[in-house]
Amino acid sequence: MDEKYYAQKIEQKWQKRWAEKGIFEARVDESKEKFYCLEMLPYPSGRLHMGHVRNYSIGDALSWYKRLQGYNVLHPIGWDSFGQPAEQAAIKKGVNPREWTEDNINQMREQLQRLGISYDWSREIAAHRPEYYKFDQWFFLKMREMGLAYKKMTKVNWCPKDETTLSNEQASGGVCWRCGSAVEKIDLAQWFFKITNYAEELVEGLKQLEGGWAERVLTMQKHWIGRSEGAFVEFQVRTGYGSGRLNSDNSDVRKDSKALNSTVQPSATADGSDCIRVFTTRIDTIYGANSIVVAAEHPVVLENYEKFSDEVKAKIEEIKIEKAKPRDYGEEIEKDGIDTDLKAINPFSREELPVWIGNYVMMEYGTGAVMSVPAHDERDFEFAKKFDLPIRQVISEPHLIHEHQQMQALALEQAFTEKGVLVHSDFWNGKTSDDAKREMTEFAEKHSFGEGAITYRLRDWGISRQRFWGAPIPIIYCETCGEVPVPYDQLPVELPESAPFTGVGESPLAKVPEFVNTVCPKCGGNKATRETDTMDTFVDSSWYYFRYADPHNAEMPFDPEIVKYWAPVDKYIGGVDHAVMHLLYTRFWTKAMRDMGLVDFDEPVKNLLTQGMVVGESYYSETHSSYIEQDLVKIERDERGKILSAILKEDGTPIRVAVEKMSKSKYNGVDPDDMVLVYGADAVRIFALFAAPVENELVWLETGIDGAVRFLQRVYRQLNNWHEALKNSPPEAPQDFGNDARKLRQKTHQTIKRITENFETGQFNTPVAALMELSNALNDFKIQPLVADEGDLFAVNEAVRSLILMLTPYAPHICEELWEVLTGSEDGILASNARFPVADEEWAKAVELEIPIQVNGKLRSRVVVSPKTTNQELEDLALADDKIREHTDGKQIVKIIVVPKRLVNIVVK
RNA sequence: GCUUGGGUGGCGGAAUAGGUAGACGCACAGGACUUAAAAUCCUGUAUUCUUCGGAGUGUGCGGGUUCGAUUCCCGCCCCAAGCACCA
Repeated sequence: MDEKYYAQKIEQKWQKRWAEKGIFEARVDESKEKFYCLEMLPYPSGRLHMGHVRNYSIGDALSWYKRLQGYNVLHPIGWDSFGQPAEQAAIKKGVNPREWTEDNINQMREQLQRLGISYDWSREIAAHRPEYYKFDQWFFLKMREMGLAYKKMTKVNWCPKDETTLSNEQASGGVCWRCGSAVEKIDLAQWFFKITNYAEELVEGLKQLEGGWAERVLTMQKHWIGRSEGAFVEFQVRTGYGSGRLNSDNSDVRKDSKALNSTVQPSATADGSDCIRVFTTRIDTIYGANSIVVAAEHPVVLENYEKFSDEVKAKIEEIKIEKAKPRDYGEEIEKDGIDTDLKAINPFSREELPVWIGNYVMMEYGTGAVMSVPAHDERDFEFAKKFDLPIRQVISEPHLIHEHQQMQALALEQAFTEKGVLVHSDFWNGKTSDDAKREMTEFAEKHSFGEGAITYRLRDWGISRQRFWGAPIPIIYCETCGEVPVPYDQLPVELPESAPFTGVGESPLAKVPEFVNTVCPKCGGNKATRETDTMDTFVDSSWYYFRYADPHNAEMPFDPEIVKYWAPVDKYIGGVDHAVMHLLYTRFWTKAMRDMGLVDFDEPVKNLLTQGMVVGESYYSETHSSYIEQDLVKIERDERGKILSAILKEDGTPIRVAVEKMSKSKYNGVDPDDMVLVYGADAVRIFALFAAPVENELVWLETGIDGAVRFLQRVYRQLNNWHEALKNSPPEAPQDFGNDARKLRQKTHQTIKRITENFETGQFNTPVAALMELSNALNDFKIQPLVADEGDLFAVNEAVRSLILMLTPYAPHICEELWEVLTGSEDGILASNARFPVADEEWAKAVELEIPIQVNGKLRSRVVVSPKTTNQELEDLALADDKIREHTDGKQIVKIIVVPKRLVNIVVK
């Protein structure tokens, strides 16, 4: 054993040994319980950053912990290697995206290995390799067969900077998830996956994730899916103008089972006149409707456009122009609109209502038309106030019913949006909102002018991307046969070696004739061209962790039998920024795979740990310079407009960078490689976990890491001090222990207990603190090795062994080394079948308790007693205490509260 | 505006079936060892007053429940993240 702790030497030695023995390679073993520990796979940008280090340190600590408990652990890693940066590098620097990607992977793999993360490298995958994306295409074909993939021409989100389309999830908030540019809407033919088929299930499934997933992720998904229960109601349009289908059918609406019996395409009512269909969650307020408000793009507007007055036409155009403008996040838009002069009939009251166009009605949600009930909806209220439309209250608070029945109208200060009791609603008066909703919906169904329905905010997932660096969509367009899927035996459709990267215009693949021109697999004709769009990279990451279970399968994405053993994922660790995108897609994918018969469960991830972001005081790396410009997402400026800091979103894992420091051309600050070089991987990893709870933001201060280094050095010294003497430690516990040994054993078992509990509750910072305490206790053990008796040696040996094993998940290299020193075995901890220590409850029990004594709730004294002391004895001790008597003498004792083993409180007057 | 988290020393953070607030670490100060420095070890460190025994005040703010509240309840303020006219 070296005198001093040389991190580099030890770390290299054990990394080599682990690799040679393949110690972390996982195999199916039905006799053992499995644990699948997964971290979100990185984009191969070229360099690891501290966010990665934190992510993988968490996963590795858990993997080691579970291994030491005897679990069969699967802990894989791979590369999310399709995507924009490779293509940007190609455009800007003319490099080959494939080579660029492979180089980056090699660099980052080395970095991960230097960190000593215990991955099963034999299962490494990379999305850009044909053996992987073959199965993206395989899945695409399956989805298409199942009716889950379809192509349609629609308005799609377009990022003008990245020159590609985006899914709704990727364009959330009106900005591109990668570059932050304002998203435009353009018309384009796109392939979609029908995620909306699973909308209900995706909401329902959230329930079984409760407890295992962070609350905020669940609510974010819930909001995104946006389930809302209500009814469709048709309002006949009295027009005098021409006719046509006026209702919109663009709402990706699935009707509930009850509604399926009613008219599915109710474009025309019984008497043949046209109608406007609205969606409402408050059919009980329908007697309060003062108008129908439709979106400017609504079919009824298009149908009647020519007949509108110039004023109406002008307003329609104005609203459309205003809507197309990119909006700031917090911006409030003033209500605007105009009366079209069309009239609609309220099917309940038979009242004639004006049809308005309103800028606050969105074509994308519901039917693009609403019934405006100003008394009971804030937006309608605002609209009615602005245009001085009538406001009629039809829902009353139960205690105000009488007043409402007496008076025609109570002036409302604001919309009353709560449920209540119906008034001024004819025959429905006096019913509660809930009853009225149900009964009025039934009434509408019976009379064929409406039906109960559930709508969702969730839209289908647009997966076409006009990029080169992605998996080609396996479709051929034949002049005679039309759209033809590539047969399974012709997969993969390989990407060509390269393509003209101009960064503008259509997909680069369209400019590669060898790729585009092909033979129709159906008729054999040569007038066939390939689809030139590639798939969204979120397709790759939707199923990658199933591939890890069976990574070399050439026939199937994976063997269902093997996945059955490993899946679902027991712990998934990653950034919260994927709460909606990736985590929603992968849940959808799992349900689709279940329907393909590939898996037999609904939810892929049992437990999700969302880690906080790593924040650096100063961060700059030469290698990042080429990305900084395109990857800055959020910028903070001071009053003078000077940039203070920015968030770099390199591969979805955001990291804050200080721009002032970045202007210096030299490296300055936190780079994992340099940290590892200076402090060692173990110290870096310990600090990453110890410095803050994993879900918090972590401010990376270099000074803090000294504590981690000092701790490891001290443990090393302690073993150096004791290991010779410990060779004489008795194998079985002796009968007698001295006072010091007794104390040390107690601390050891208390620590084991505490750490085991901490791991179960997902804490990573407090176990390190507990280990530091144990090491401190060992330091306080004043008996020197040469004079230690059997009991002392046993106690120290027990403490040291436990300390090493419990520290292994955090700092595996040094622990392997110390284990070798202690046991003489070169096999390593796992190979020697060592197990995480188990606490002896007897020893963990406190031998003496310090009981605080309060007078009127204020701490006045303490007594040290044995745990067996009775309440009466405690009370007597407290009353006899000198310091207590100072506060109680001459006063009347009202009562005495004794909390067993906790405290005594004397109440005096 | 809505939703979800969160506000504890100079700093990162401990501690909630209500029971000694500030574990552990950083930083800082003093001491030991040393010719010296580094390393290491020891001591101190919420705050105010103090006769050095202690006493008062303290977990964003204001109330409440309780013998006792960082923890529970009511009403605010502030910060972060997500969503945003979702009918």
